[in-house]
Amino acid sequence: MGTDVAADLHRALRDRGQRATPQRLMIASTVSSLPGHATAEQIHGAVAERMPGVSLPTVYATLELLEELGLVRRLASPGGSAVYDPRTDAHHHLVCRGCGRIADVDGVVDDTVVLQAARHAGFAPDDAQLVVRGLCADCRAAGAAGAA
Amino acid sequence: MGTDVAADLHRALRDRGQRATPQRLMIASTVSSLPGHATAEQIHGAVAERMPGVSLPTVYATLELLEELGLVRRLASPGGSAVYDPRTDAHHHLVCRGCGRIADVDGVVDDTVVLQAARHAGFAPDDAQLVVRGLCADCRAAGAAGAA
DNA sequence: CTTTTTGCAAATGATTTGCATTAAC
DNA sequence: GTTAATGCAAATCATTTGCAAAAAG
Repeated sequence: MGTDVAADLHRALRDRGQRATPQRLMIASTVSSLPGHATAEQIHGAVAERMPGVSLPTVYATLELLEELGLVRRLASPGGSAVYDPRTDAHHHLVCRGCGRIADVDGVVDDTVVLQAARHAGFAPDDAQLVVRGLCADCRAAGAAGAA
Repeated sequence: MGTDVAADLHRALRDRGQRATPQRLMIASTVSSLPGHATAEQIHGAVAERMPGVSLPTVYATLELLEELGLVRRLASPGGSAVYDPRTDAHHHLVCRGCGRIADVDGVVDDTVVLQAARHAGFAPDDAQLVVRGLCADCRAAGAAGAA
């Protein structure tokens, strides 16, 4: 169990005394089927394909709800709109300083020292992710071409 | 050498054929003397104390310039305005999900596996920082009080 | 039936842009 | 003198809010 996002959401909503509307279920299933990160506007577009008429404010509200429930992760994108990540397991991010795109990376990071320091400062950590800044393959290619 | 921000900036600007205006030098020295992170608006306020009349657009433009030069780091703050970090050495961040504040933490992180994976994907890393999400001491106290 | 959620339209707030004037070099 | 940088006012864009109508439980 736990594989069907719509069912998970339905259950979670009932527990909180909130309503399982078709919009919410559709937005949740759309987000979880995303190939990668997407902006609220992109998600709105994808949802509209299967359920026209869903409003952007509803998409925003639902994404906020999904984030509270831990079903999506919102990533603040520097100089752009926020993107939502359907992956909720531990993983890390590559942020391209050229195009701004954010890609996932996997791998184990030893963060015990930093987490310890965080707790020592009175901070209660939920999770930690590594954010790697640099240039993606595309932008490297574009840059090399331009520099020639 | 390398300690005086204004001098550093002056040199960097000359190398790029750009102009060392008093506004830029003042913004740079203000930013580097910040006790911690600050928004563009806060920086504008701090600059205005010593040099009235400096405009917010100039502050934004200069912060962008300083970021390009690696003298400041811009952090996307979730659900708020961006903050600028005067520390350019390797360190990590605690992001409070309660109040949104961002604090620095020090400590060594073993990120070799992830950096290797990044390079393998064609990504050229500049630097990596750990972003720890959780609750800061203040918000934990407020939450405990509210939950009683 | 009652209360939440929706969709719409308008508001908000950070950041950027266009342009004439001013100041670096 | 030339060209880049400034300040101002207005534009832009993502995100949020107020509210009446619709729908969930």
